[in-house]
Amino acid sequence: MAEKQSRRDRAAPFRRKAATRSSPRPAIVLDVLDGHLGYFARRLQIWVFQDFIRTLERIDISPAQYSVLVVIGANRGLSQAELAATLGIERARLVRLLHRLEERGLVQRLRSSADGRRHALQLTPPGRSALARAKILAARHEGRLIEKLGAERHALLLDALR
Amino acid sequence: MAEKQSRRDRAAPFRRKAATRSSPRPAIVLDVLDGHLGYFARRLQIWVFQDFIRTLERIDISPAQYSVLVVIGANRGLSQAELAATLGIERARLVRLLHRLEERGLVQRLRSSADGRRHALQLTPPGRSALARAKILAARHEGRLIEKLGAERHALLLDALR
DNA sequence: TATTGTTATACTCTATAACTATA
DNA sequence: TATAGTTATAGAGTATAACAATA
Repeated sequence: MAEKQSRRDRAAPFRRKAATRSSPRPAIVLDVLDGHLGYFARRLQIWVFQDFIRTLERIDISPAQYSVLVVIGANRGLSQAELAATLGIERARLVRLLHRLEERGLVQRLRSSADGRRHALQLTPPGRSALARAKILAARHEGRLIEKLGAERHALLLDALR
Repeated sequence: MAEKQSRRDRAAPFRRKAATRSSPRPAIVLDVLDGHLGYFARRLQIWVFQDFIRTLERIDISPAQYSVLVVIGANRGLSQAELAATLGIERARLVRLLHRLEERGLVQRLRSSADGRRHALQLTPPGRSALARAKILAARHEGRLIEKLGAERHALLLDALR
């Protein structure tokens, strides 16, 4: 309550500087956030996803849909539970995700005769060609990341995260 | 449709192996996902946030709330627009976020007399002590990350991401 | 009993658009 | 006219719980 008087000689000079300096941002300090891996992981994830989304929106494939198509494509016949566990997606969410991909004719759910509870997942022919197109765009996106991060840092991050 | 007959000799052996092997997971391959930085950034972010959330849930502070409190605490008087830009949060979302923190008596929004449109943000005394407690817990969380990742990899990641 | 897929619910987050009051 | 804060809305993601069919 006692600080009410001193507040305005803080924000105002920052904004005046912003107009005359090369950096448009005021000098805001992150404090302890600068030591938190989670903070930077989130920022990186958002930054990368934004480029990915923009790159694949022309074929209407989201990051989650892409990961689902890739894993089904490389592991034909796997179950929804296995797919969910592999990608760290909730089983319940995967249901709707697959529903839409099935409606679009990209994925098939086949009853497993060995275990009546399971669905064996596989791509349809259109699903395979959609995935092929998606992979090309995704590779272009990854190339852009390499450009912006530098090849060494990109490789270093990928290696450290794996 | 022609693949219906061959699907079961794919998933079934995986599951049988899972019971006898040391690894409980079937050998599912990630394919091109293994080369995508975004995929690993997302997995890292989820993994880190889960530990962070569990660590700070006892004081009912979410990751987003924590980052807001930290930045306000270190930049008293900044505006909502500045805060939103700094953290990469939507201005619209920040409104509700601050609303809750204000209701809990942790944050104050003061009208800037220099610019009637802006709110000068600052922590209340309870807000400052809540932040102090949160920082202690957050440091404990970060220590756990360092334990699990190894100090070198943690430092390397932090450095590469900054 | 346990597991697979499913439905339902609630809450958070993201992305917009539009409104108000101030500048 | 532009900006700061706000409200509203729609969609995605997350976290649960409960259910039917099957094991």
